[in-house]
Amino acid sequence: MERLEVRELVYFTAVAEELHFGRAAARLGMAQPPLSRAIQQLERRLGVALLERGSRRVALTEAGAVLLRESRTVLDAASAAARRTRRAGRADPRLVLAIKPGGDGGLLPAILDAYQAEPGALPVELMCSFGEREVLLREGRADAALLHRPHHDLTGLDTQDLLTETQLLVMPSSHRLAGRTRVCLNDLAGEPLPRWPGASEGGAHGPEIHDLGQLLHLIALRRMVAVLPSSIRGQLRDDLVAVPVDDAEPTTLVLAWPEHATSPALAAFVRAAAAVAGKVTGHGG
Amino acid sequence: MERLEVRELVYFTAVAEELHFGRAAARLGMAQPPLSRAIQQLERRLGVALLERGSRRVALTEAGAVLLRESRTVLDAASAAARRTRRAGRADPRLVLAIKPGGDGGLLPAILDAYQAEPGALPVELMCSFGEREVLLREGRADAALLHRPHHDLTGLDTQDLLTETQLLVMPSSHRLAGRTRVCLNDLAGEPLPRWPGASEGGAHGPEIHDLGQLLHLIALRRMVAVLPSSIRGQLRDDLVAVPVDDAEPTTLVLAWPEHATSPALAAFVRAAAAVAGKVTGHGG
DNA sequence: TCTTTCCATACCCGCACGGTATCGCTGCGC
DNA sequence: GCGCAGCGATACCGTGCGGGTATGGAAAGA
Repeated sequence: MERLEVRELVYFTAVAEELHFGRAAARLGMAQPPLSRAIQQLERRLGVALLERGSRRVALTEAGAVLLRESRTVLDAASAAARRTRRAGRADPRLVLAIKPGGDGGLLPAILDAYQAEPGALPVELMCSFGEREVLLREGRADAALLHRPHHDLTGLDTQDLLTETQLLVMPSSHRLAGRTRVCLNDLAGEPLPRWPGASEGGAHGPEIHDLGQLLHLIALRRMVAVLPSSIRGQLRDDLVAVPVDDAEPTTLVLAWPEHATSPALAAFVRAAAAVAGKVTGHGG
Repeated sequence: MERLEVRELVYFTAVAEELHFGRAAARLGMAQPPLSRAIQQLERRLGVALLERGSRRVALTEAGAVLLRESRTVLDAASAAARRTRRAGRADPRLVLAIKPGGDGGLLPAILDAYQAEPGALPVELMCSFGEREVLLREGRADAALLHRPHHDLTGLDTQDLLTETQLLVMPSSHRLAGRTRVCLNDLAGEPLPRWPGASEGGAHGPEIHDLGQLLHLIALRRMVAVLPSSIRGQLRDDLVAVPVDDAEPTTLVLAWPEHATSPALAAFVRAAAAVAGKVTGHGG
């Protein structure tokens, strides 16, 4: 079985994305002819046509589309491998936890304390990032992340549930719904909702949200409202009110890490987090 | 950022598994010196020591252990990519479904019929394999597989639940428990249980099971008993009896496929299977 | 038909990969 | 304690392949 090389996958990905050999070659910092040859050779070795070379346009074949998707996972895995190996070899081992400021449900201090009490606990480095935390995990930049189910895509990650919360509508006190004791999703028709980085949903406009303070500020300025987990209550400004959204799916705070991770430090952290979560929800350690 | 090449990962994996440069080189069909150099170069580029060269022994460093695990996922992804691409490019497109004979809960005929009624349905090729079906999926040899939760490790796979069943203890009619109307797991202490391929649990002895007929035969011969999903009832021989195991976790038959799969043929198959499963369990389509 | 565009082909070069020979260290046996 | 054997590292060399430049050739637009 002929071996598939990373270099070939990088080349193919460039061409498949650009659908143009010249531009792809430029992007790769090389000349066009060797790129053409590399792709031909790849096709020969796979015994499959990957591209349809029309006179004036290049298109992906069915097999090419498959390889493009597969290539991305291979390349992601490869760079994650490099990063994780490098981090494992660092002289100062640390556990990198990706969090969203304000998105920890108030559990984080207790979890960190519990973890530091574990034998062999490493220093924990917090990586604050409002969006893209799952990407940090998949890229091997972080060891674990606090995410929300079902908001985040958790495929390929192992998880530990920490806290399930109902959701609140957060709005300025002058908002038309501010007097209600409860709302439902239908009440929100036409309301401007925040645009989260990474999620390119239609219907949401305005600036991307990168920071909780920014979001609350924009809400106070009546530029938008937001549906947030109820643990947000402790961080609200005076000029904002929050009421339960009856039919919003409950959101679960989960600790997530790359599947197959074996580091004992991570295992200890998961144990600590599970213990803290168990106490909060009353199930005991 | 220096790029990590597949060839280097293959080399490193060989050395890390053999813990011996000479044997690794032999396994790779090459001489030892270039292998040594390649590993050194890999370490230099990563800036990390991967192996501890003792005078007489080679050992993995912490980072080396990480890279070994990561390498395996990268190499698996790469060969799966090649296989999936090749299969997508075949002139005769088919959908390959990995099944275990007798492990379909009786749903398979209906699912196949329902699928063939879908527009654009492909011929379905059944790949019978008693164990290792999940590996077939991960290796890209099959498009989908019928698996059992929680028996199989489903991380990295997307799934559709089909059928949840209680489990039965299957034994010869002369067995000491054959008269019982129900048993619990404690009753099975000391009973010889089948050794499934792939699962190397302690406590189970005797030949590996590769085939349902073989298993039932061995049970009839009083060589072992087995805990199986209740849909097995229809396939029992006269000389075997089955009684419910009260505290055995229910087992769910799931249709599983590689995450990120986008093939419309697979999507149609999942739809068909879900519809059939919905009818059986009474939830409607 | 002439031009432009863009991929393929032809040809050349340098390097890095792989091979052989050998060194150097270390642990073991006599 | 000396020699030997095992094993990884180093030295050196040849060649195949990855990449570059120049050019061909087909097709679409003017």
